Amino acid sequence: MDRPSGTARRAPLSRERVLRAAVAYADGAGIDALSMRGLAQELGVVPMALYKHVANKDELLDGLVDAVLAEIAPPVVDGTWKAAVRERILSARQVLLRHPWAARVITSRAAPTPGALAYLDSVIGTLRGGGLSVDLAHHAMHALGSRVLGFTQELVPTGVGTTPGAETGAGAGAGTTADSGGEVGGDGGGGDPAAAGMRELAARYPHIAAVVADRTHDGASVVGAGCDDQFEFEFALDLLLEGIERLHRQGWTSATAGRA
Amino acid sequence: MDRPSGTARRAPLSRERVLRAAVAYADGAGIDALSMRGLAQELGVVPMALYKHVANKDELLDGLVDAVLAEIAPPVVDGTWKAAVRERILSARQVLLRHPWAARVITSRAAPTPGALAYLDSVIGTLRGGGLSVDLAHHAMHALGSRVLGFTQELVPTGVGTTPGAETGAGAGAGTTADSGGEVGGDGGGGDPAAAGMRELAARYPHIAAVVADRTHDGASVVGAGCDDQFEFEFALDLLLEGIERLHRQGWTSATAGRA
DNA sequence: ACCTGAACACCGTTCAAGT
DNA sequence: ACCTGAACACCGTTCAAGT
Repeated sequence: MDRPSGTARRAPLSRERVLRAAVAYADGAGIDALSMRGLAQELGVVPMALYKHVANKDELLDGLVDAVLAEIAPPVVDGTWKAAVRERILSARQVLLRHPWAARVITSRAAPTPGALAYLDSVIGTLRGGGLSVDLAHHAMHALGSRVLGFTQELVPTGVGTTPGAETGAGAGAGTTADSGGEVGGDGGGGDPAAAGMRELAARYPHIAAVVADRTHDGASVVGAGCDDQFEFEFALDLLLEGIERLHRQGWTSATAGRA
Repeated sequence: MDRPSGTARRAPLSRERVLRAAVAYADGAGIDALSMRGLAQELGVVPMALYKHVANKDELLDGLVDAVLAEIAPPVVDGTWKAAVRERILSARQVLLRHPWAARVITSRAAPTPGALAYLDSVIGTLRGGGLSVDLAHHAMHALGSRVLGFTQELVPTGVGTTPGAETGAGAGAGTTADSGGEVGGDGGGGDPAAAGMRELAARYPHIAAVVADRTHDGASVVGAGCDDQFEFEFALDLLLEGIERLHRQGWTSATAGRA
């Protein structure tokens, strides 16, 4: 009768239970499918019951943000500031990979949540602990931007931030514009449709095609799927961290920068 | 009677007219207020009439994206690749400042639009024209990420990407969490509320407070409002561009990098 | 005092009925 | 063949009526 863990069907609703259910719901069905009514049904409760624990949907989303941010590993204390920040940010990225909807929810918030501020404060603390000036730490945080939260900020949507149902959208959509007058390959059944798409891509976007062709040499097969997200993330992160480290060594200040 | 320009009330609907009206609508009322029904009313037309020119709302949003991207200035042809890319990206940023809703709409698209691909292709072309390898150009685009489209990717929402109604949200929201047990300043009418908020900020987020305090020395007055967005954008952009240039000079390839 | 059903003012989109 | 009103299946949230 009494099962302390698991999904107790009639446990009294609490803000934490509401948030936990909402995270699970978003993980499973996507953030667009998360509605107050649907969440209430999932909890076996009338919609209005939720409003006892969250003021409205915006506050629910704020709660989701902080629930996700709480999963980011605490900072490591030994080693350089650079290694510590690097590791923390890579941890944040893992959290975002677990909750693909989180990036969009975080960016949709009008004001930063308490959890976001706490995380931000902690990262600045690591920079300061490494000897960076307040000035440089400030601009470093701006430069890292949402990357500090694990955001990839892809130019084309692949990986974090992509909606679940759009796996092959980039490849197929590339050559399929509404105004394409004369078809190249046709759909009669002749050649490989992927090869035909590749030909149209090359005609329309030669430089993108060159990149894709270069990538397909080593391993990848499908258009746009050849990018190693983890490598790209670390590439950009290291570009920024090394630039910041260089400025730090040079005793950079915003006053001496090319600010005019 | 016949006024060729301006808002002709009974001009035959066209896809372009629909998109122009939608951009104006979003500019004026915000993207959240843009609905098919509302847009139809704005155009003096029954909702279903729109579906003759856009398949559905998603296609309307795709159209908005390309309409905005078309405003980005064409690339300059003389000078270094670095200067050309820098200028182009700063132009993209100006476009996004004109249409604060655009960043969120662009990131919400499941697949890249034709206009996004064309812009992407063009920027890669500039990098290649400057002598960068396909390999480096590829990773450079990833590193620049959506910044290439003018995205600021702020950690805390100020400027581009912020919804119109949240001007002072960051400052006021910082010290106002739901679980704040004992109030520091109270609201009886005693001290400066800004100073009280600052005191609570300092207690809760000391490193953020230090940054804010450092900023308020030169000019700024309100919490969080002291950041020069343009400076921060160029700071991050130059950090990346200079890092990429350094790799280019060193003959960097992803094979020789610390890829394991 | 607490909880909740019905209602309000919206959505995007389908579909059948009008011309 | 074209256009469009009504309808469908949803939303978040208010509010008054129930216990």
